[in-house]
Amino acid sequence: MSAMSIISEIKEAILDATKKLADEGAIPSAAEGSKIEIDICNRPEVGEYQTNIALKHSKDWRLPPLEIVERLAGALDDRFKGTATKPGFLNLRVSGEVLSRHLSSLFTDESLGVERTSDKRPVIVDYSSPNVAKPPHVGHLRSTVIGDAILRMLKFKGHEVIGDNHLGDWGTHFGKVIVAFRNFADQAEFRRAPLDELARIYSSFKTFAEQDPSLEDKAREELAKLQAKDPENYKTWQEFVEISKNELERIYDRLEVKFDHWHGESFYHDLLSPLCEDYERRKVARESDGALAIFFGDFGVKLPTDTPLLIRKQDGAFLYATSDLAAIRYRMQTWNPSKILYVTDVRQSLHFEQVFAASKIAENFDTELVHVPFGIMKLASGAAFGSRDGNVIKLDALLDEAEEKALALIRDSKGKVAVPEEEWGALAKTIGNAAVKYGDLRQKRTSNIIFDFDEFLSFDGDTGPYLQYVHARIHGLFRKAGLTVRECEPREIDFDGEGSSEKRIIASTLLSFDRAFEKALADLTPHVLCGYLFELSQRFNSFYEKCRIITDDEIVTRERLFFCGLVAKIIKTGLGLLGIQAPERL
RNA sequence: GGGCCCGUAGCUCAGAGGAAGAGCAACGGAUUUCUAAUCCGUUGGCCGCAGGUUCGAAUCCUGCCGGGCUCGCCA
Repeated sequence: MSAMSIISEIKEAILDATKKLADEGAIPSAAEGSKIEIDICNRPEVGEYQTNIALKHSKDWRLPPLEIVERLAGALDDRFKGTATKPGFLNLRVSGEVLSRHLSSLFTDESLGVERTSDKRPVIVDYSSPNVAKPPHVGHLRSTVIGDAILRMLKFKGHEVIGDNHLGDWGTHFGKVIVAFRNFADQAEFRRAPLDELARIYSSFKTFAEQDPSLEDKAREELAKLQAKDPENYKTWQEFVEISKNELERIYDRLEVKFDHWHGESFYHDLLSPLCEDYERRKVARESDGALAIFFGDFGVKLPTDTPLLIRKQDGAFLYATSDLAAIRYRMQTWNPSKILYVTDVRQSLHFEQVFAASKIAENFDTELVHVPFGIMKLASGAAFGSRDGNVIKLDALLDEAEEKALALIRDSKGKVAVPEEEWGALAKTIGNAAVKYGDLRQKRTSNIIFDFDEFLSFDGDTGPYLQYVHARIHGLFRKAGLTVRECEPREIDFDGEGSSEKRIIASTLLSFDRAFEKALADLTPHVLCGYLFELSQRFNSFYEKCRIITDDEIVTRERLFFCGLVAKIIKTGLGLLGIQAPERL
């Protein structure tokens, strides 16, 4: 039995107060529980929480809002002290007993007030999914890092989660890569830095193809041969995929991201032809200009565009949509998931709308298919990333710089660093990762972001290293005090004496972790969690500056360390949900 | 042209019916320290424009202006 959240407790208290007033005839009727909204009060001097109940009911009850607030404040029991502010908010100061009780249950609760899901079926997260045969660049960061955070949040909620890296390892561009490789490759370069060379020749293919369109035909031909498992092309393809996978393994390892499966497009290859035939036989798809396509109008399905979804080209080759449809079928049969999340950039929105609509027409299932789009990353110049125009900043380069910067900072802080020198490298990696991952995750998922090297490498302000710093600082306090977190749980907390306003702010912030988490999960927006953790950290730092934690008074020290312990616990858990480590020493 | 997204402080962006915010930058303070990767303060706003709905609009609706993405044989 999980404890009632403080918000629920407040809601009930207000509901009780309206019932009491209704019985007394002071208001016409009790409020409805569902209509009571409780928010964190943005004016800490008048309380921790606030509600707009009076404004909402003013009309129904035919009473001025401030009058309602006055009556409600009078009817509340002594757990809460209500005050009115214009235009009609009821602000609530919560008693120390209530705050202490909720903090105490937060202290022992590993799920930090979050209720576990009852969903027993797995959720599949399809993320990262880079195209192979090119080096991972910063444009690949978003899907990987956002997908990983979403996956971790789902797990925390209690879902069974399957992470699948749907590699682009079978598309049209392979025809081009093969043609380019045979015509333009520098073998020495290829041996030295294979992915760079493949990216270079792919780029030169585009240039040459502009002059010589026959190259495009050649590429289509080679692709068709590959898809028909021509031995030579297949061998070349295998080699490229192998090289790419090794490189990707290395970078995922660096980012500390793991997948349950790497079912790329090629994994579904043998299912594509039967799928098309099946769709054709069942009249889901029909021939059009030599291609096979699904016309949504045939089924009375209205989409933003009238264009059909092509699943087989004139030349018999299959498309991205085909393997997506095959993947849906495979996942249904293999895992029967309650949901499949596709973490890809926003430009694929229409594609997924079509694919989802097509699978609803063709398949029989109750799985929820969700596109989780993210905004594209652009350079300050306005150009999008892509290997085509050479605007490539390799992911390795970004991580290298972040790591070097962290290492330099560690060296500069001389005696202050609490970590032995042989661990500096590992620490620098952890900090650098935090800067880069948090730098991406803190930005709203759906907005386009401008890639600013310096911003990703910043360790000040709203950054990953700032949060890590707070966490490490707290552990430093425990080390200094010679106490463990466990030893610091107080019987009751003083919310009226010195430092009480800081403690109250931190308490209400700590107690709203579940809200921030639920919002982040419901909207699949890790930036909400980032914002929460940053706010908590800022408030902790203010508290730290204002109130000395370790004092001569053992009781005061333990009580303050109790707050520190909770802050550290939430930051560690929260960073963990973002795929970021929280070292105990920096 | 159709669809979707965006326009908030000098810059980068949160906020999506309830009392305009953060980071960075700038300026001024705090360090024989409990870790200054920090904190405190100041400066900075017709929330793109115009209507409408509402007790209340940055937020919802309509129109307009400006920008981005997308609209069968790429992924």
